[in-house]
Amino acid sequence: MLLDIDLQSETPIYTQIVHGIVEGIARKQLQPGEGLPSVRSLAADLGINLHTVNKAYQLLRQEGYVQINRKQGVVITTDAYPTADEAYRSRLMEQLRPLIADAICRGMTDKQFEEISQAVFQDMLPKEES
Amino acid sequence: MLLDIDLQSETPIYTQIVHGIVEGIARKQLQPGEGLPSVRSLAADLGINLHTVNKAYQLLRQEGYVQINRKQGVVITTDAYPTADEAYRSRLMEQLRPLIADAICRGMTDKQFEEISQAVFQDMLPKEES
Amino acid sequence: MLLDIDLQSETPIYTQIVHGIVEGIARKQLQPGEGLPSVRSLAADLGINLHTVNKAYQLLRQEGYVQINRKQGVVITTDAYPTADEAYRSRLMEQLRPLIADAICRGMTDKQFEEISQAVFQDMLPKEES
Amino acid sequence: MLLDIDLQSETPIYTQIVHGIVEGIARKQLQPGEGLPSVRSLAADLGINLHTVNKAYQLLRQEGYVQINRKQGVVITTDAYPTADEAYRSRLMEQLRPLIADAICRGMTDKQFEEISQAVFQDMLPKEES
DNA sequence: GTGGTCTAGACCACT
DNA sequence: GTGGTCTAGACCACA
Repeated sequence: MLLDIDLQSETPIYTQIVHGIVEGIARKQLQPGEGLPSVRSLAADLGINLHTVNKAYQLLRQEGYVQINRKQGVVITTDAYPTADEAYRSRLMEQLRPLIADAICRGMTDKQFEEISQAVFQDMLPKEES
Repeated sequence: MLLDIDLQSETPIYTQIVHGIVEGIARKQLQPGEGLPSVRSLAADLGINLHTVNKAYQLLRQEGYVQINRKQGVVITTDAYPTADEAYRSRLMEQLRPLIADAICRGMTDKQFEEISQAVFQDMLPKEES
Repeated sequence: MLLDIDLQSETPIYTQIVHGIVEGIARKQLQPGEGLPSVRSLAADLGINLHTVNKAYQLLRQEGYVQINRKQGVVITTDAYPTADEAYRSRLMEQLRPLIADAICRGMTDKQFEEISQAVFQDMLPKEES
Repeated sequence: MLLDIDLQSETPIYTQIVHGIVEGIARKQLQPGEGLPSVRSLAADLGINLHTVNKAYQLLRQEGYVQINRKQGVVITTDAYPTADEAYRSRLMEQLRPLIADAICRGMTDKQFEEISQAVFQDMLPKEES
């Protein structure tokens, strides 16, 4: 589990954990059915509070990324996986809007913005082969 | 000044103001050199406290979007406008990363993500001509 | 924490706090990694409002002197410390210019000005050993 | 009169005027006995308010740099010129302290600080010959 | 308990 | 009238 937490960052630690795990799933480093470390062990690894890890796991569960069983602990969802439904798309657009407005003000074209997006996509996808 | 503020939103009010003004600049509805309402009047218009507006203006000043001078109050920056330099690009990539990771997990391809971005771009740019 | 604040001074209180802490760092009385009192406790100590302290801390953060994280509160920066880069030097020259112009008008030579500077330097540096 | 006023600056305009005139005296571009432009004309030249210029002149008078007569208007002081007395020196030290504390934190030595001061001195003094 | 956000109201410096 | 500063007190997110 390669989660690098930045305590200086203004993004809450639990959000950083969520991002890290979602990114791990995107990179296929975390496979459906795979178990995540227990709340206790992850908290110990990262040197942070139990509650913080727990909150991150609860959020991942709410979004459908993990399932939490008493026996197996926290496991990457195998079925009922999050989808790109309409609600998600409009939410994504809301999140993109301020970023794109900023980009436009700085003189970026849609092509240049696409290049940036592509770069991030490329950085994510081919990691599977490594 | 068409700023629609959602007092219930979890995004801070001052952030919503910043986003709204940046978006106004992107849409060319706010031109360089144009003055913004005073902290007091905008606060009264929005029904919020003047300190909240002031914080938004200070943030816009730090990012280079507006200049605050003693004569005219707050004005959209004319020179030394924010640029798409390397620091900005890496910051943008950091902001895009969790969004794109999420999109990948939901089975979106880069093409589909581009479509969404394009839609937001289109929503921004041509407003000037309308 | 030996900050002596003059509430009557025309220099804002938060500026006095910033100066005092920077001076404490210069004197090595405050070491990198060391924690500063919380906004609330320092405000109570100084008999001022917590917002005033907060503003001072935010300024110190912007200048790179302290880091604010959610665990330990406010801490003197350990890495990425402020440097004497070109931007700083030109800013310093701008600040010195009116002081030196005034000094010249009063008949001071560069040597005499150096003596004053040296005196201030001496007052700062050797405090560590005492 | 080459006063360049920066409306964006956080230093008050009247302070900028004071600094500019004191600097002019230091550079010997303004000689004792020489008259300054009237409040009205300077205000018109700079495109600022009468009160602002007046406040600057009053400050210069208080500090002993100019004399104000009804007939001659504002004139650079010929006698009773400001001196580098003890009060001035301690005031100067107070002004230098935060600058030097900052410089020390950024790793500057007293020698390097002297170089900067020298540069400013040199920039002031030899202008007379041009 | 920490800092972050917001409110309400006040005084002052500047123009 | 403008923004800058400061106060007092409140609620919330975070850890």
